[in-house]
Amino acid sequence: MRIVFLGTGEIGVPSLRDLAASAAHEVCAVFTQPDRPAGREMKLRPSPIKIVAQQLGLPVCQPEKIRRPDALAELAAVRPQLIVVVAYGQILPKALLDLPPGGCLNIHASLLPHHRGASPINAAILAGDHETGITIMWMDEGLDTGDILLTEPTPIGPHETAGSLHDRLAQLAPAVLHRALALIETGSAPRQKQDHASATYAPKLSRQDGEINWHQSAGEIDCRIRAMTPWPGAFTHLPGHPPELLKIHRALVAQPYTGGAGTVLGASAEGILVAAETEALLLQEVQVAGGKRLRAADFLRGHSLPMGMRLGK
RNA sequence: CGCGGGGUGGAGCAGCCUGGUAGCUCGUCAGGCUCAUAACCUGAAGGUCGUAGGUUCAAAUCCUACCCCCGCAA
Repeated sequence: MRIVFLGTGEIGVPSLRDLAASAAHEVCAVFTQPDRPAGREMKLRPSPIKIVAQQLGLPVCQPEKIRRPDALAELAAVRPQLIVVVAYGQILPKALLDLPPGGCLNIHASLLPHHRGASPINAAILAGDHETGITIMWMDEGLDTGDILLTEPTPIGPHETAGSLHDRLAQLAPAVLHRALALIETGSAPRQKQDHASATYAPKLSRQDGEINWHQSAGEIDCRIRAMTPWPGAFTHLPGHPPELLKIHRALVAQPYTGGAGTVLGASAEGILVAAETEALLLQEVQVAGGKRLRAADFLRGHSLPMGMRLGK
């Protein structure tokens, strides 16, 4: 099949590579977001998808707005039978969805209808889900509301972070897409309506989503830390003038302890024990602004966290 | 020229503003105490203070350039 690939984020890279390597299909163009200022110098950076597409020698288009007529015309000129979309980052207009005779497929990193939207991976961990997965869906005009073609579940481990889950789902996606395309070619691809009543939404994350509320249970806080790692990162406040941000990279739920929420209960080479609303959290890897991430033992050599100190605001 | 923090014995930090003996916690080594110890006591080794220039009687500290690390922003 002649396929046009729309994608921007890292998560689509394995799928693009797989499609390009497939003898059964031809990736006739790759659409991705324009180069954006990013990184410490705010220099223009190509998207991960663009980098790979160029390595593979695929034609790349980077329209500022895909909904504009010239961009649509460019896409129409390629005459795709099917469009595959993964983390593209722009709303697709109906005119585009109607363009390919085979339709538009979207690869979404959750088990729809759960966690529709921009941050499904983080949302699944934050919610404490034990399972998530990849959904291949027939796109419609709504936000991740299209009919489901295929799903592939995967368990969420107890120590899973958004980063590790992202990478696993990225690796999982190509095989699912492969099966979906095979079903389409044999004319036996299903269209299962979503149960819209049980839909949940995962809005784009902001820096503030990483702030720890010590009045939650240790388990909830642990989910937040893992959901926000590596981005935007979970943090709390160290008392001082001015208060300093303490980023938390890794923690464990510990046995029940008494103490006001956010109180430092102890510090050792094992970690920094902090009381939550119920139970406590052992912070194992932390980082202050300007510093590197440090294991608790290293951090404590240069910073004192006396028992009774109150973290957070 | 997007904004900001940082580079000081093996690790993590203080000292810099207000130039004048290299400091703290930990680790390492030796000895001591102890039934014993990751505990405690005593002592020792280990640093051209990121690099290169400049100012000065004197620079970790002030000035300039560069390298590297990190946070914001995406």
